[in-house]
Order: sequence, then structure tokens, then C-alpha cells
Amino acid sequence: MGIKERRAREKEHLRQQILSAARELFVNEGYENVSMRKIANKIEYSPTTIYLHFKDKADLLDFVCQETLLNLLNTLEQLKSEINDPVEALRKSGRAYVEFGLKYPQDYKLTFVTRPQFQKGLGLDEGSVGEKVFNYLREMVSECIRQQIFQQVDVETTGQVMWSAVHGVTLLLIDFPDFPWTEKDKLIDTVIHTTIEGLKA
Amino acid sequence: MGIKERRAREKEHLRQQILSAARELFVNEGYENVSMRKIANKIEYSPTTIYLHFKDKADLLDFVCQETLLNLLNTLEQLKSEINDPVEALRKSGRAYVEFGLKYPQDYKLTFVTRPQFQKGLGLDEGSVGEKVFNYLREMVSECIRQQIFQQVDVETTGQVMWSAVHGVTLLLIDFPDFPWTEKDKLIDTVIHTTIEGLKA
DNA sequence: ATATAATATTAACACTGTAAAGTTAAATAA
DNA sequence: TTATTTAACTTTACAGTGTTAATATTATAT
Repeated sequence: MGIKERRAREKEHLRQQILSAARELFVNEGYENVSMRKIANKIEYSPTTIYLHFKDKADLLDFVCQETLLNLLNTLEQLKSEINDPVEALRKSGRAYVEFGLKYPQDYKLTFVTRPQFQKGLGLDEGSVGEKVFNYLREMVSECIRQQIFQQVDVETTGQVMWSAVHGVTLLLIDFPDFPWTEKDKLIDTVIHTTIEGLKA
Repeated sequence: MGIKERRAREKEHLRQQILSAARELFVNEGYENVSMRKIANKIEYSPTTIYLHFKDKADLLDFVCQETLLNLLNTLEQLKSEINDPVEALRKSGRAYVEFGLKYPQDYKLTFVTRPQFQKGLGLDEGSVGEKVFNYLREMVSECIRQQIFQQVDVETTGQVMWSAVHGVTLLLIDFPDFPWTEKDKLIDTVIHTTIEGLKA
């Protein structure tokens, strides 16, 4: 009876090998510049073997991104458990979000910019990790509204405004590294601070 | 003597044909899904003819994007000349910016997200159109600060915060069209309003 | 008419993602 | 132990990609 399980283990192992090779290549060289053959080479299998584990290249990317998102979600949820003040939690979460994007820029862009246009299941659809991240944000904003710290009553709009701000600054910093930005940390803090103050007003 | 000029005219004409065919295809089908052969087909020339006018596919894209940006710049500058109140001008410009992005989503993404990583000259470099757009923003923000409407004294930071907000909401709306956004216009207005209020506070 | 220059095309190379067919090795059944 | 089934993997092949070099065509100048 243990044989089947060993096999399943081996299969899963290879799957993970593929995933991690793909992640490394995607992150370092960019999705477009990574071929199936390159990934296959790295793990020393034939290119078509990958197709026994993933539908196609895009599917592979989706799993890579999903892992990244889970990673982000964990980071954020751990953070929330440590802070009581809802505004402070929101501020710190915003920072963590941006820092996450700057730490894994390729992943961030693939997940939040490149991917959603082409495929469902990831993105912000029901049950997706992306949705969970947004739910996290929703809860925090909701608390700020409940305590009447924020003027705006609509939870959805407020959350979306917050997301727009952090998403925007993250991408600008990623995409225009040579632009004469204000000191980076200051910019991030000001973006978050401004948005929060704006929501209070 | 007129022959050379006619020839130059014809050459320019073909160049524009290529550019406009490329633009149409890029916009409708996405840069990645458009091949040189497809463009060539559309204008009824052989694929390699394109290379007599443009260095490569990316070069072609750059010119398409540059045109788009000039288009944006014109839209904005016309707008400014019509409004006196600096805050109102900023608000209207923000809206125009987002609407522009939503009107030409492919172009917007190529110009402000996809491209800068790979090539200089466009983006926000000195002398680029992107820089001119930012300069436009700078002036308007500057006026708000001069009139002491904004608390924040640093023009650069303030402008960058503003850009982050509109850039963010533009991209979210483009990339997650199926997400249950607050009514679109309301979201855009709230993002802009919140940011401006935050900068006043 | 002939030479020259500009312009366009054909053929080819080294890639790409991926489907179908073929091979090999391991697990099960006789 | 031997035969058969099943799973894992590879080889081959196809249609497509961006791009270069060599070639052909056309229009101009002499």
C-alpha cells in the first residue's frame, strides 16, 4: 500500500522542482524570457515532462503567483495580530504591502498586472488568494469606519481607495527605478499617510 | 529637385502606414499577440520592409507609445488653460488622466508598466514625453502649494503622491475589470478627492 | 541605354509553445 | 518467473516567432 504513496510523493516532489525552477527563472529573467526548454534544462528533464504536471506555461505561472500571494497574505495576517489600533494596523499593513512588492517586483507585477487580463482563477475572483488579501484589507478598513475614525462610510470604496494608493506607488517605484523620487521611504509613508488623512477628512 | 521630396514624402507615408497598422493591432490584440508578419500583412508589404523604417518590434512600440503620450499631454494642457482654480484643475486633470488610461488601456500599460523596464528614452527620462507629463503635474501641484492650499511643502513628494493615486486606480480598473468595484466613476472621484483632502490636512 | 542608388522581397536561422507518437521502466497479475 | 498493464518520460514534429543576409526589383541620374 505504501508504493502508491511513495509514487505520489515522488510526483509531488518533481512538481515542486518544476515550480521552484520556474519561479527562480521567472523572477530573475522575466516570464517572457523564460522558455519551457529553459525550465526543463534546469531540472534536467525533457521539456514536455512539464506538461504532465501543468497545463501550459501560463498555468505554471499561475501557481508561482499563487504561492507569492499566500506569502503576502501570511506576512499581513501576522502583522495584524500584533497591533490593536486600527489606523496603526492599516498604516503598517500598507507599508508591508509596498515593501513586499518591492522585494519581489517580478512576482508582484506578474500577479497584479500581467496575469489577470489573461486568465481567471487568480486575480481577485471568488475564493482566490487575491480576494483573501482584499478581504484582509476590508476588515481593517471596516474597523476604522466602525470606530468612526474614517468619515467615508462605504467600506468597499474606502478599501479600494487604499489599495489604489499602495498599488500605485509600488508600481511606480518598481517600474521607474531611475526617476528622481523623493527618498523612497518618505514617499511610501507620505502616500499612506495622505490617503489615511484624506479618508479621515 | 522635387523628386527627392516626393520620395521622402512617400517614405514618410509608408512609415505612418506601418505605425498606424501597428497601433491598431497592438491596441486590439495586445503587443505580445501581434507579429511582424501580421503587421506586414495588414499593409500588404513583406515583413522585412518594416525593418527599413524601424529598428525592431520594440522600437515600433516605442513610437506608438510616444504618440499616445503626446495625445495625453495635449489633452491635459488644453484642460489646464480652461481652469483657473488650481485645486479644480488638479482634480479635473486627475480625472482626465485616469480616463485616458481607461480609453487606451493597452497603450497605457505598455507605456507606464511594460516598457520602462526594458528600454530608455521613453518612460520618465530627461526630455521624454513621460517627463513632460510629470512636469505638467508638478506645475499644478506647485500652484496649490504656493497658494498654501496644500499643507505639504515638498512639490516633488506631493506630485508623486498624486501620481501614485491616479496610476494605481487606473491600473486596478484596467487589470481587474471583473472585480466588484464601487461604481467606477465614484471610485475615481473618491481616489482623487481623498488624495487632495489628505494633502490639505 | 547604362550605371547607380533606393526600396522591397525571398530564403534562412535559431528560437518559441505544445501535441502526438513512441519508448522505457516499474508495478501488478498469472 | 514471466506476461501484462500502467505510469513516467522522451523524441519527433508542427506551426509560429523576431530578425539577418542575400537577392531582386524598381526608379533615378548619367
